[in-house]
Amino acid sequence: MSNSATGTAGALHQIGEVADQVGLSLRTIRYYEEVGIAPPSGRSVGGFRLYTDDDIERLRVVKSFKPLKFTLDEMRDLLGLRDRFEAGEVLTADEVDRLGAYAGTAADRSEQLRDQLQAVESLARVLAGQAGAARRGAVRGRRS
Amino acid sequence: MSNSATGTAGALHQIGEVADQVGLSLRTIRYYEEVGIAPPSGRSVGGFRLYTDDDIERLRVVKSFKPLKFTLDEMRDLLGLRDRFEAGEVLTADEVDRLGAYAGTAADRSEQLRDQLQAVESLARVLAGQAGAARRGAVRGRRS
DNA sequence: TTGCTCCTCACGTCACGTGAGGTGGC
DNA sequence: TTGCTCCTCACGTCACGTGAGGTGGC
Repeated sequence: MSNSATGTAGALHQIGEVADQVGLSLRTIRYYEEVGIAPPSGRSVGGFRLYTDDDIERLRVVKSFKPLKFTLDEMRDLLGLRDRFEAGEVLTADEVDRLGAYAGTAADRSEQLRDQLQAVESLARVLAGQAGAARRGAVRGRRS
Repeated sequence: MSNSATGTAGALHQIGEVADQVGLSLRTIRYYEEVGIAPPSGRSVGGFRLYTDDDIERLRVVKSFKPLKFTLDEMRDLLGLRDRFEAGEVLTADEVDRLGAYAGTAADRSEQLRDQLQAVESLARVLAGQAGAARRGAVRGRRS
């Protein structure tokens, strides 16, 4: 065990390792702390951010929600509600409504994005075909 | 025919109608003209932007590429190359390479996005379930 | 001690949003 | 003439990018 001081909390990770694992920039991860969306659980004596595996999972969730175009304010609200629900707290009627609204919006935008993705994939295929044809055209152009 | 002056060019559309059809804001459509990515084919005497059906299709393409996170500079380059290819021009080797690179990047990011979409859809289902459970919890909370 | 990693400002950028004040066209 | 749509500035915003200058830790 490399982190005996943390007891059963598991390994702690520096920001660079986290960035590699999750696929976000250092700046983005720091920014997510700044806006209170995904802060590290701790800091080293020297001030280095230290992320637990749960912190990393949270960053993954934020990243995976990005294509759905929630603002970071909405993400913070949403993740806060989810945290409180998972901690066993009883939410107010308004909070439950917000959580339901986020879930509905997420489902809607997922569906829209799925359609858009189909369109762009077909466009990408056309583009690849054109690139191939252009290459052959360029070769013919140089030969003639 | 409502636009006899345009001959066989088909109907011309004002920006508001275009925005409704494509699902982009007026500001975004104007901005796409500003950066030279999708200008209107014409203007009315009074200065109103007038879009052809082809202009509208171009805006649709730009919109559909947005999830793939190309910059607008890249989009302008890409659409310019595609235009010139479709006009029958022979591209230089460098231009052909760029077109191929865009096609490759589009395919890669499509695949990544498809994976991300799967993840977020499953997350959205979990969220919907939690929202339902939270609602029942809230009701129980008020009853007790 | 050297090197790599991390730190905090702080200004810059991209892709728009949002009025303000004014005009076009059925 | 009224109302709705459009116009051009121009400043604001969101989510970061990009150095500058300095320190931590194996």
